[in-house]
Amino acid sequence: MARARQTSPTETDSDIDTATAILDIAERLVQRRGFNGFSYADIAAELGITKASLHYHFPGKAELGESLMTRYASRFAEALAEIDARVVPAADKLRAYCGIYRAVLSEHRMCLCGMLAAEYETLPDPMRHAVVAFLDHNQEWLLALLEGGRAARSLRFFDTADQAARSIVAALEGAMLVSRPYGDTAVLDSVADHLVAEFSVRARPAGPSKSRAVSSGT
Amino acid sequence: MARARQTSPTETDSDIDTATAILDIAERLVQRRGFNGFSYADIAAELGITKASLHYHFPGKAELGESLMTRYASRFAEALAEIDARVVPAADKLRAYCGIYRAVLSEHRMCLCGMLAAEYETLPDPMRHAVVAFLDHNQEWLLALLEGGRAARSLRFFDTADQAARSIVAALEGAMLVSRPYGDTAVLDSVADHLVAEFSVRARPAGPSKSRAVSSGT
DNA sequence: GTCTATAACGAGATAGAC
DNA sequence: GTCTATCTCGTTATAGAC
Repeated sequence: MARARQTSPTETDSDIDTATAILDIAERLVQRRGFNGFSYADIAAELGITKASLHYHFPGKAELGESLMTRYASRFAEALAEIDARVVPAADKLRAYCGIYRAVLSEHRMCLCGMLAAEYETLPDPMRHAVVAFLDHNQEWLLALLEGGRAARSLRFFDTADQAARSIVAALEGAMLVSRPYGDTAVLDSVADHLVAEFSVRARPAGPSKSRAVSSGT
Repeated sequence: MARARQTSPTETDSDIDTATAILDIAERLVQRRGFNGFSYADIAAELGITKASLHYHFPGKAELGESLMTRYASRFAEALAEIDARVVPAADKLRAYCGIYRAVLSEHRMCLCGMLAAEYETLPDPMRHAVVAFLDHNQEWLLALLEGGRAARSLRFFDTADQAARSIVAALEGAMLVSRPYGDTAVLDSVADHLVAEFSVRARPAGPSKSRAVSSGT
């Protein structure tokens, strides 16, 4: 979900490594249309090369899909590490975590992993494993966040930390899923506010909150 | 999501109207593999007729998809009406609502509407409208439930009732989405327990709950 | 209502020239 | 690395016989 562009000092934005350009286009197509909703022809047309050339960089669609998940997971891991490095209060980390999802949705994209979770039964095995690994990694990061926040008395929750972590991932993935048909981020914003308020020790408003839209935090 | 089989007294279970049999098979295929993840050939093979015959009942895949959503929405509306007719306490209604989702997931199916929400950008217009209508209808039913529950002091929440209703739909859809790669209902069960506890006025456990698995309620 | 046959197209993929 | 050309297969859809 990380949005940072990897451009080395010696290359301009219009002269990116072809494999990277393919991944960028394919990633957006999968997040918007699903793995079964795009073709090599779509990528080729957008990149201005032929379908045959794509096979030089990625032998088949399955390998392309694997590469997509691998890169996505490592970017996501970087984003989480950055939150750990830059943000101190646990509630703010949770808010920043929600901000990652919001940044993706604001580009009219579903979470790559969430999209592939929907299509799970049709995926080649290596992609399936990558989906589960991604979910596990997120839940582990949230687990550590929740346990740390509880120890510091800045977060609270009534389930086990493990259940709470899974609920947060589920709530955010579902919020993205349900938001997209409406074409805005209203549902996700609402859910993010809700999550932060629910898990924060202090911030329990007496009435409905007027402030909306969690900031990106990254 | 309603599971009730519509079998008239004069026909046996193995002599169903062909159009209905097609819808039954297509529904399961979409819920498991997505609208872009199955073909007329899959239905024909399972039903034992040819692809050409399918076009007699449903001119094209788009029309089949419309019929699927129409039937699904009316079944779901029936299930909600049944909850209203049979269940009195608001917290129990919420639990029964979660039970509908669980019944679907236990058949290794995604919510039809949730699956189509993921594939939203690739859908023909009539199907898109049906997806939004389904979500709206669910949120309206939950809205009435939440406002009634608050008035009766059996439910509580800190957002607006509208935000809370959208959050519940998002949480359950997301829980189904995230559960499927793991092949069990653990995440959904956890989220359902969490939702009922969160919105119930009294049931705030001091520690993590040991009871799991919301009952179907229908 | 269901069939055979086939059209028309798009998908993923390969061979081999440049 | 990228191209042209081609292949094979799957998909949606139609025509017309039974």
